[in-house]
Amino acid sequence: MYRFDIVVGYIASLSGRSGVLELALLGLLREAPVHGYELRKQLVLRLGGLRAYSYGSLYPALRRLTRAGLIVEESGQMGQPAKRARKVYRITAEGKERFDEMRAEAGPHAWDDEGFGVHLAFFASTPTETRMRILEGRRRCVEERREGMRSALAKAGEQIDRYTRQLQQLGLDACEREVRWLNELIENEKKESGP
Amino acid sequence: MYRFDIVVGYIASLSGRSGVLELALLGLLREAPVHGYELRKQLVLRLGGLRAYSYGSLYPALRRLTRAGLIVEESGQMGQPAKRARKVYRITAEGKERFDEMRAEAGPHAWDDEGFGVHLAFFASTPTETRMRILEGRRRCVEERREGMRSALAKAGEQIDRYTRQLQQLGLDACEREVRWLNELIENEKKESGP
DNA sequence: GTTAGCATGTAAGGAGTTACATGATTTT
DNA sequence: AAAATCATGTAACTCCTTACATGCTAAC
Repeated sequence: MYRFDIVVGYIASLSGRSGVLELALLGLLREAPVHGYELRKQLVLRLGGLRAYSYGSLYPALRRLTRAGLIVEESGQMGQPAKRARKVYRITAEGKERFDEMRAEAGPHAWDDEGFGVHLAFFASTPTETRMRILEGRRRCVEERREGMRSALAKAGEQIDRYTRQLQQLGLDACEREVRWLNELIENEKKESGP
Repeated sequence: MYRFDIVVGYIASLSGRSGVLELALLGLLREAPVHGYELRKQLVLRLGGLRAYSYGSLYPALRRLTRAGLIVEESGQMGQPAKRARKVYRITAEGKERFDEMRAEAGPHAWDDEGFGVHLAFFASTPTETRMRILEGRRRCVEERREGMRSALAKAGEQIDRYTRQLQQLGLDACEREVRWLNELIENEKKESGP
């Protein structure tokens, strides 16, 4: 049925893992086959400089995905596989499946800064239902952070120095802005999917 | 001159380390002796919910600081040291020295989100010179992030989907706000220290 | 021909979390 | 006396970075 080593590799390499990077890589490769170096530049661009990821993370991740059978190495030229030539990766059918699965399962780590950013980058092709769940989860998450900051600020007069207070105020503003933005997005989603 | 084990302990436990948590702990303990559990609550409050730190980080950190001789365990009651009683820690003279040293040396990791937040929390007792260095470093850092986002947004029309673009716009706004705030702080510092 | 940038990869280590285990103290 | 919360601690694990090592390819 299944080759033991592949199954074990799959379980070992991708099940315990939150896999934000893996998700991002699958998402990028779903659009077109790319090589590692280029993938990193795409990540920087598409995640808006929020997150860089070093090559020390990138290449091992590509290897894990390959071992799991989610992507394959499209050896650019036949014949001589030149030791340090670029390796173009292509997503497999299982990779696409897994990508959709990961989006559908989107849980708590899809609403932290990093996970949310990655999920958002592929929103155009995400089902409305999943989009809503992520947006609402993110909103809850940001609202919680906002409340934490508010309560910290409320106790601020006494203990906290004015510099920290101002920084917290900046953070609070940012939270409020994001919540407003999320509210708009969620309203739009409802309008578009509703009637 | 120095006891070998203490010196080794010191080098081993605090030299290779960026030590944001250690800095925060020393800073809090400089104000008053506190026990671990309480320190964590203080961290949440003082860092404005930006950073929580689990006990799995906190207690080992306290142990490292103790081994390095920067803090000491003030066994609350004499006599029976009750297995799981609270341990109140007090900062030592060396601890205070080290705290000032760490602030004075404030380098690149004092201007990332976390490090900056911690340094700011103790700004009231930070020398003007150090304050300026940290504020200007932070400004440079945020300006860089801002430029990264701007250039990502500039290329946005083509590749990036509108959701990500909007998120990047939020991030860009936040950067701009912070830079403006930092500019004000820096101007004030100059006025106060100048004439 | 040598510098700069493209491209891939690995080993070691840093900084933290989670999950667990224990016990003291207060509240219900 | 049970439940909640306070309080301390450890081991295993996760995820990532740094520093290094290698080699290709284009430009000057």
